[in-house]
Amino acid sequence: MPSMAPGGAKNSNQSNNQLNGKVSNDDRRVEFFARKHRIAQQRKSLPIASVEKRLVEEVRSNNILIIVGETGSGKTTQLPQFLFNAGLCHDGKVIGITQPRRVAAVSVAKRVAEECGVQLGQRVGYSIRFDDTTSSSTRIKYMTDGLLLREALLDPYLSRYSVIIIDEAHERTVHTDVLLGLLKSVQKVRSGPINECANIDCMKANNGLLMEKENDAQRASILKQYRGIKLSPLKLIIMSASLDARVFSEYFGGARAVHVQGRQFPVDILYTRHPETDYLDATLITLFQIHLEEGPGDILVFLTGQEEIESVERLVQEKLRQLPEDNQKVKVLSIFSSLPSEKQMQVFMPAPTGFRKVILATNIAETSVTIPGIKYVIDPGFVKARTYCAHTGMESLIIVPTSKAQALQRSGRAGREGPGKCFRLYPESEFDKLSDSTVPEIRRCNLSNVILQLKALGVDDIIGFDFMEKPSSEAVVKSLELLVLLGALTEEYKLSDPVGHQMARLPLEPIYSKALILASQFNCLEEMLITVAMLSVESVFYNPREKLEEARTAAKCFSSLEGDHPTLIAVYRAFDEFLEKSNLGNSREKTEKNLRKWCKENFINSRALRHARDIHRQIRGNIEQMGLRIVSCGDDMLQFRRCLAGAFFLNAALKQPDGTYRVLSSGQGVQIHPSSVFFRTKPDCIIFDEFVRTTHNYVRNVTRIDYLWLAELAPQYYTLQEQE
DNA sequence: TTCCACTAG
Repeated sequence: MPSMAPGGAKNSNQSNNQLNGKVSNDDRRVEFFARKHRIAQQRKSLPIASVEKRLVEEVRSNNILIIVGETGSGKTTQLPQFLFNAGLCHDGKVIGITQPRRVAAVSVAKRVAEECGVQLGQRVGYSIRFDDTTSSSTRIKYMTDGLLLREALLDPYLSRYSVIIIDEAHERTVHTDVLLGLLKSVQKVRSGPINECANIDCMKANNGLLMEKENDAQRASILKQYRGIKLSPLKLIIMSASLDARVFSEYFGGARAVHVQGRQFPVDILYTRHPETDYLDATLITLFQIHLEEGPGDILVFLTGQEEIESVERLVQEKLRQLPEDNQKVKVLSIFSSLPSEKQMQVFMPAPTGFRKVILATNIAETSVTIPGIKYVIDPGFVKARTYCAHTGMESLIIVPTSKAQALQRSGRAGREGPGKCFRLYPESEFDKLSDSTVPEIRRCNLSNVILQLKALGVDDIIGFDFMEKPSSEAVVKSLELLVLLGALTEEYKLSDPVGHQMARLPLEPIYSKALILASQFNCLEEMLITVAMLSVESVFYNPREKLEEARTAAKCFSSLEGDHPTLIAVYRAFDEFLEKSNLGNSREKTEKNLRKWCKENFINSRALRHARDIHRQIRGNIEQMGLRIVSCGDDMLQFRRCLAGAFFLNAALKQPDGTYRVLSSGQGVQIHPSSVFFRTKPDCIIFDEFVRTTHNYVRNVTRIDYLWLAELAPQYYTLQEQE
């Protein structure tokens, strides 16, 4: 047949090309169309594809819509495309989709750009901290919820957006919760005309967004822009997992909720007959039962932390050695957040032929990463969670039972590629007793940052703000007090000028922002900049159990007799110096390789250090814009330590006769964390970065100070105490 | 004498 001829010719062409190692333009075109076709087919087969028209209609006729989409429905990638095609980006407006995690924002945007056949950053793009791919032509914009919150500081009406989609709303991060409250009032404002009077009345009625300071040039100019202009209405779409739809609908005044089918394979849920007294022991027994009695397929085990993972790993290896050789073909891997990336990557590689993979994971594997090949899930039913005690203002990490939503999320991990099984190591009656969903983060964290942001947005009445779930008033009061003590708020709880405004502008914990502002007066801004960058990331020291001694020796090279803060500066500078040297005359690959080697030799977590460098760069930019002079105190650590004492005065502790410490502000008894340079040699008076309750009450990142500095540098606090 | 789940700006 004639039509066969070109095809035949192409085939021979192709094989020639393969021999030559070249690819012709024709081949590229064929590959391009084949891929396009494949993508179109995949899109069509998604559950959400069949309801496109209905969904678009729902969005058109409802200003707020709750979409309940199960895993694998395609809601995150498809809905924005449907809305774009339906013309919801008229007048150059943008559809914004928020994600709680950076990786999700990036990977989904890439996928959607490909599906649309456009270059990333054109019609489709993403914007996350340190990485913005959007351009003026971007109409579908994926971003983190925290970033949209920051955008609101500059453009309070989010006027660029015609639609905002809050994805994964059921996770209830602090950012999601604040955004929901904000969007609710923005939406009301945008449904009416904007002029000076109406504007202020309307905003007062809606809890805020009131410009309290005309001298804030940037915001004032935005306001001017809007005067007399009728902003187009904002469409709001909340996407959530099924258990929570009702709460969202109620919050938005009985908003309409629609359900989109998911695509998930069935997962058999098995419970134990009786409660287990030792869940680690039960985990081991279940693990080997699956291994010896069930068919092929990898096993995912949910544990609470690094230590637990490491000890289970040892026990599994021990037990394996006791089995007949045929049954020993198990590859045990682990994944948790502080594990270096190279080791994390190993869980994604297929096991050697004939081997079964067993992955010991924290809740990082619940949502953040998806591991292929999982057929069995073991869920002991516990999670390590942060809790906040408003009374003492201290945070702690404790092991608590999971929620029903978490248990469902975990079991779902067994049904991604085929039917699976989930072993819950507790009786079914216990499952019924679990709370439906995890307590929202806003109910269990320090609120000083959230409050500072809201104040900067003009929301004055924090207690009265329309939160979906109100934080406890005790926590609000505690944080307000802290912000007053730091000088961010006046005695009347108004944002102070300029300190409060400056602090709100920095994407840092308020106490770190305060330390930077103070450092410009102490002539040690350069050192403090490095310090807050290092304190803002996970620990830079990596201590694998099997090489503990080596790691300790390596860490000694950096340690300072003054404390952990100067030690962190030393690590950062050593890294920086090495990078500078390595950059000279080396290719990028070579530099990368050198860097990895350097980090490995020094037991340094390179991901954490890179992150610190990114933060350093960003904050440096902010600081320069504020007009603060960045100077170094050189080797004069005295100035630096005094500055630390002036900023962290609430975190000061005195040594007690028995070698423990007492926090001056709260009276809390604490110990120095074993990772500190002062774990053995204990100075009389210290300041610390954070308190954490695990097996003991520990304080981490400790530096030596003089007791007398406190009354001198923080008279607003310490003279008061003496009077009492 | 010994240690932090997970995110985000």
